Amino acid sequence: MPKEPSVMSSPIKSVSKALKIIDLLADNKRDMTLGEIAKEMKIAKSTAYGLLATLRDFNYIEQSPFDGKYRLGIRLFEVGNIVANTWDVRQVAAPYIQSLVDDLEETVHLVILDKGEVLYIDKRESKQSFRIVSQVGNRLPAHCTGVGKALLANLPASELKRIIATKGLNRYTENTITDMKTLEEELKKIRLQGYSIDNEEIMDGLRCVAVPIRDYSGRVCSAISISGPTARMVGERFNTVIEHIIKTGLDISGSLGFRPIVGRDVHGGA
Amino acid sequence: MPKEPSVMSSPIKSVSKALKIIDLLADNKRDMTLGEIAKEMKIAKSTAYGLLATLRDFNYIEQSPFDGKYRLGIRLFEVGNIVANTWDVRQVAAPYIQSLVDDLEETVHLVILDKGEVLYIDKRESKQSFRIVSQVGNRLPAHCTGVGKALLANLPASELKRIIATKGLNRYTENTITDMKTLEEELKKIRLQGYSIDNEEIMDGLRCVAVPIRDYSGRVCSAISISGPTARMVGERFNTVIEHIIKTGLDISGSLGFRPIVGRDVHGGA
DNA sequence: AAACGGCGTTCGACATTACCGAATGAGGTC
DNA sequence: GACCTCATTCGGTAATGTCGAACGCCGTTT
Repeated sequence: MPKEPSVMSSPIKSVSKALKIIDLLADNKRDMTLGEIAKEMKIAKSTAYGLLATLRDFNYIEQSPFDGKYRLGIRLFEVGNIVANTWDVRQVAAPYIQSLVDDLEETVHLVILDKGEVLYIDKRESKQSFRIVSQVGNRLPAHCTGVGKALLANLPASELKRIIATKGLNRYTENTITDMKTLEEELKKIRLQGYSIDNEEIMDGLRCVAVPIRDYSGRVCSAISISGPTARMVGERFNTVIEHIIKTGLDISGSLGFRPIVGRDVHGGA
Repeated sequence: MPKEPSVMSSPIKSVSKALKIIDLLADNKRDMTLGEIAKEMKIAKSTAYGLLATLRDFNYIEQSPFDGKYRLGIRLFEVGNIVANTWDVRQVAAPYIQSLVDDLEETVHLVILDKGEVLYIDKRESKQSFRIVSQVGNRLPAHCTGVGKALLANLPASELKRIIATKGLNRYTENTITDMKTLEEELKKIRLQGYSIDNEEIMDGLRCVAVPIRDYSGRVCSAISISGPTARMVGERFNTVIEHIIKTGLDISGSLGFRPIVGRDVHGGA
């Protein structure tokens, strides 16, 4: 078992710099010249060159044969997919997500909670979808998304406090929940009804319904949501959407080995 | 413009080691202890510890809170997706691929050629699909896959020679093409008919049809294929499959801005 | 046409720092 | 309770990552 890594043993500087270069290219999302990189990193050009040459040898970075600019390499895609494929919830959920999209013609997302934020790990778009804010691999705050609230609702109170203390409750729209008391009531309601609703809390005109997914041990490991323009997420159709996603959530949890038992929460699960 | 990087400028050793650790964890596809990693890398445990601590700080590596073992981190998934989203062929092709799967109920792949191999960058499975060898992010040889041959067929002869010289023509099944002369004839035929067939050349019982995708400049940038058990890929249905994929290939190329012009190859395209 | 600026790349010298081996303490197992 | 093995820490030393300067190349400016 790992000790608490005291404070900071000895981060190897050259490795840190190399990883920072990757982060830099990932953030800017465009090709950069050696000079730009060196300047942004505040290191000598020759130093940056050595780092880039090494990263290039491993295909973590590639260089345009035309203008010599540097960009992220193909190996990152490969390794990223290896990571993605270790989450079996992704494999298991895929066909269910497809069915949801087929049935309801709205966009469906699969997410996990990582470091207090919602991380999108899969998505399937409907043909009639308008532009949605999310993309696989992206992050969004938890307190103002349907999936985020579904995940927060199943966290120990201490963990919830810690996350909100770190991340805050930023406002995105009129409807965003920005105080802790309201959020706690909302999460209680979500626990009772088993699903959560994002009513234009992160983006005007966007409504979502989300449910948590549980693994074999009963732990909430992820969540799915259906997102659509508010115009299509009302009335009888909205009820249909809610029914569908609740059923799908239970199906996926079941596929992961979750067996709901009356009173399991009393005994603490697993 | 980049010079030919002489032979080996100065690979920064600590960075190389760090990246090798990632490769190691990616290859083994399982959690590893610090000791295992140090032994495999032939470095002192304390050295491996420093490298791992640095990688962990950047979330390229994470450590199990239970047994202290190390595994690939979430940041690799994030960065990998950034890379994936820079290939616009992926975005553009997605709905067309979905339509193909809906219409034909077979598995569809999207691939690019990288370093002489076929790299799978997207896939959509049909419900009735049996176990296919591919996974997004994986590589397969070019000479024995439908997509591979479609891509090879559109390469300059020198490039083709170089690839085969490096990679060879390994046999996987009875039908695998293993000599250069036969391959060249096959590629010529593919150029003429505009599509390629993999007739159980990499896996017994698996048949594929593939077509190249061209971007706005006329360059072949990727390929798509339909794969299915030979039993379902025969007779009239097989003809339907071929018609469908040819049309889809042209549609995707068109979406990327490709405008076929009579005699464009004479004038050099663009 | 000649001078300039910016590009990626190379080189040598210095001093930082990454490396190793040994030691520690915690968790299991016999 | 002795004996593993694990992750983690520490200090000395030699290796090496870093910098600045210089090179050759290209496109634009003068």
